[in-house]
Amino acid sequence: MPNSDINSREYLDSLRHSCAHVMAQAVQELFPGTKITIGPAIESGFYYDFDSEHHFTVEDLAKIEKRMRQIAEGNHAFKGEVQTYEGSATYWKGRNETYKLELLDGIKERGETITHYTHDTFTDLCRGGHLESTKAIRHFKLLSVAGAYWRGDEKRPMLQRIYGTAFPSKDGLDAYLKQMEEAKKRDHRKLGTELDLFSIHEEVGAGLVHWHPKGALVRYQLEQFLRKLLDRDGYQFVYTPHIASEELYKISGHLQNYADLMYAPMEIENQPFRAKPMNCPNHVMIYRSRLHSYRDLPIRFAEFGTVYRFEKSGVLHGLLRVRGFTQDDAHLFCRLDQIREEMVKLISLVRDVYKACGFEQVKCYLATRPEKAMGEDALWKSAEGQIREVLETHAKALGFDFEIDEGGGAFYGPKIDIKIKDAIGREWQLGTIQLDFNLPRRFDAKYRNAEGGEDFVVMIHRAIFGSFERFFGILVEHFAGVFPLWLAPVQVKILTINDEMEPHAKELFAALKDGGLRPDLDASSDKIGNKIRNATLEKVPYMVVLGPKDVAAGTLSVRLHDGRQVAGITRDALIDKLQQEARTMSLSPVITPS
RNA sequence: GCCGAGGUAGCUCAACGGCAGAGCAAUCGCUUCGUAAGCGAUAGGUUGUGGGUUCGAAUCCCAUCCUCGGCUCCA
Repeated sequence: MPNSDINSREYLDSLRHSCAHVMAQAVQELFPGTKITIGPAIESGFYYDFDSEHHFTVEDLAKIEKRMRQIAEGNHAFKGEVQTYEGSATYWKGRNETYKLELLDGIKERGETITHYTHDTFTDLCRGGHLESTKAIRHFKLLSVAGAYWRGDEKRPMLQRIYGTAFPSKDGLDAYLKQMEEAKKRDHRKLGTELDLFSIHEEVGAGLVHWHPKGALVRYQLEQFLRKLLDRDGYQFVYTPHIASEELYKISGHLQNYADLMYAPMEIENQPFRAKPMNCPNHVMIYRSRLHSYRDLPIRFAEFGTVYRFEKSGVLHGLLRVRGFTQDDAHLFCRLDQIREEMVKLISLVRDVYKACGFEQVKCYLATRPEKAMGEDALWKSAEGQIREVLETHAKALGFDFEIDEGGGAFYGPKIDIKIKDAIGREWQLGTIQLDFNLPRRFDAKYRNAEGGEDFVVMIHRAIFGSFERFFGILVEHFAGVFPLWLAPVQVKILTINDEMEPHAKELFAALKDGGLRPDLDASSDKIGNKIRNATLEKVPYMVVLGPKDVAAGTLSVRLHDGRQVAGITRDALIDKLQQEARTMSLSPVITPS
C-alpha cells in the first residue's frame, strides 16, 4: 500500500497515477474505440497518451473531467492482480489494445512480474502505485491536450496526450493553478511586447531576435558588467568573423559531427562557406597563430560571439530557443596542472555574476568520462580529480550544490552544467564549463614546455550567461519585468503635476542624466494618476512626482514601483542614493520610507 | 520535422458566407489636476502570404510562412 502520508511524494504520485487511470476510463467510455497506452505521474501532475480517431479538444476536457468526478465519487477500490503472460495477452488481445500488448512483451523480456490494476470497470496493465480507492481523487484538473510520439520516437505513431494535475487538497491545486497564472504573467514573450524589449519578425525569419532600445540597454549593462569581471580575471577580448570556409569546420570536426546544427553552405568564389555555429575553432586559430610558452599559459580569450544554429521549427521558443544568438563565450588554454586553479576562478566568477542577477540558488552537475572517450586515462583522471576537488571545497563554500553524473560527459572531456532557480522556483540551465582534449589535437594547438618539448594545450570552453538572448528571457521572467536599478532601461521617471512644472522637470532630468542615471520624463497634460499608472505598467523602479509643493519645499517626492512613497528627499541625496544602488548592483531599493 | 490550436489596426480582442468593429495606445483639441485610467474629435486595415470555390470570402477549400501547446519523464 502506498504511503498514507498525504504530504509525501509517494502519495502525490499515487494520487496522480490513479487519477490518470480514472481519466483513461472516462476517455474510453466517452470515446469508444480509443486505445490506451501509458499514463504516468510526472513532476507536476500526470498524463495519459491515447490513440483515438477523435481529435480531443479543450471542450472535451470539461466533459472528461465531469465523468471523472462521477467515477471518483463511486469510491471504487484499486485492486492489483498478478497475471500470467498468456492471461494478460489474451485480455489485451480481446480488447484490441495493441500498445498494451507491445508493453507486455517488453515486461516479459525483462522478466518482470505482470500485474493488472482494476478500479470500477477499468483495468490497466500497470506496475502499481495507486490509492486505496478513487474517493480521494477530488482536487484535479485537466490542463491541455498535445501530440506525443509513442515511446518518444518520431518514427512511431503520434498519439494524443492529455495533461492534468491533481492534489490532495484544494489549497494545493489552487496554489498550483495560481503559480501557472503567475508564470503566464511573467512570460518574457508577453512582457517583451508590453515593455518594448525585443521582437521577432516573420519577414526576417523564425528564431532571429531584434533587440529594441530598452532590451538593448539591459543587454548593454550585462555586457559591461561582465567585461569588468573578465578583465579582473585576466581575460582578453577577441572578435572573429561570422562566416568561415568549410575548411575550418572540417578541421574542427563540426562538419562531420554536427552537420545537423549548421546551415547549408553558401558559395563564395567556388568555395563553400558556413555561418558560424560556434566560436571555438576561431579562438583556436588565434591561439595557434603563434608559438606559446608554458609560461604564457593560461591564455583566456573571450568574445560575445554571435552564432547561428539550425533548430527545428517546432522547438523555437521566444528568446529561450532561437536560431541566432550571442554567447558570452570564452576559451581558456591551459596546462593540465592548471585546471584546478582555473576552475576555482570560474566558480567564483559564476557566483559573482549570478549573485548580481539575483540568482542565489546554484547547482553544478559534473558529467564524467563516458565509455567512449578520447584521450589517455591519466588525462581524464587528473582533470576530473581537479574539478571534483574544486566542487567539493570551493563551490561548496560558496553555497553551490553539486551532483555527479558518472559517465555523462562528452567524448572530448568532462563538463559542468550550471543551473539556477528563479524567483518562482523554476530551474534553468545557464552556464556550462567543458574541458576539451580533442580540439587542440585536431588543430595541433600546443605549447613549448619547460623541457623544451611540445605538449597539447588543454582547452576549457565556458559560458556563464549561456547566451544573451536566453539569459535575458530568463531574467525578464525572474524579475517579472521589474529589473533592479542597475539593469532597468529607465531608472527614474519624472511625472509633472501640471504644465508649469516642465522647466523644473527638465532641469531635474538633466541633473539625473549628468549623474549617470537613466531618467525619463512624462510632461504630458494627463492627470498624475494616469501618469503613475503608465509608469507602473512600464515597470519603472522609481518615479518622481513633481508639483508646486515640491518646488516650493526644494525637495522631491519619490514613489517606488511597489507603491511605497518617500517625501522630502533632496535632489542631490536622491541622485547619490540611486547611484549607490546602481553601482552596488543592489537587488532591492535602497530608498525606503523611514 | 511531427500532432493539435491559432494569425483581423501598434497592443488585446470581436465579427464566423452578405457594408471589418471595440477598448487601450497614437494624433489634435479641451482640461492644469498631488500618487494606478479626465473629456471630445481624428486617423489607423489588400483580415500573414499565394491560389481556388462562390453573385459575394476575414469567414469555406488547397498550399505556404509565422506563432502557440506538446513530442525524455518507459505499464
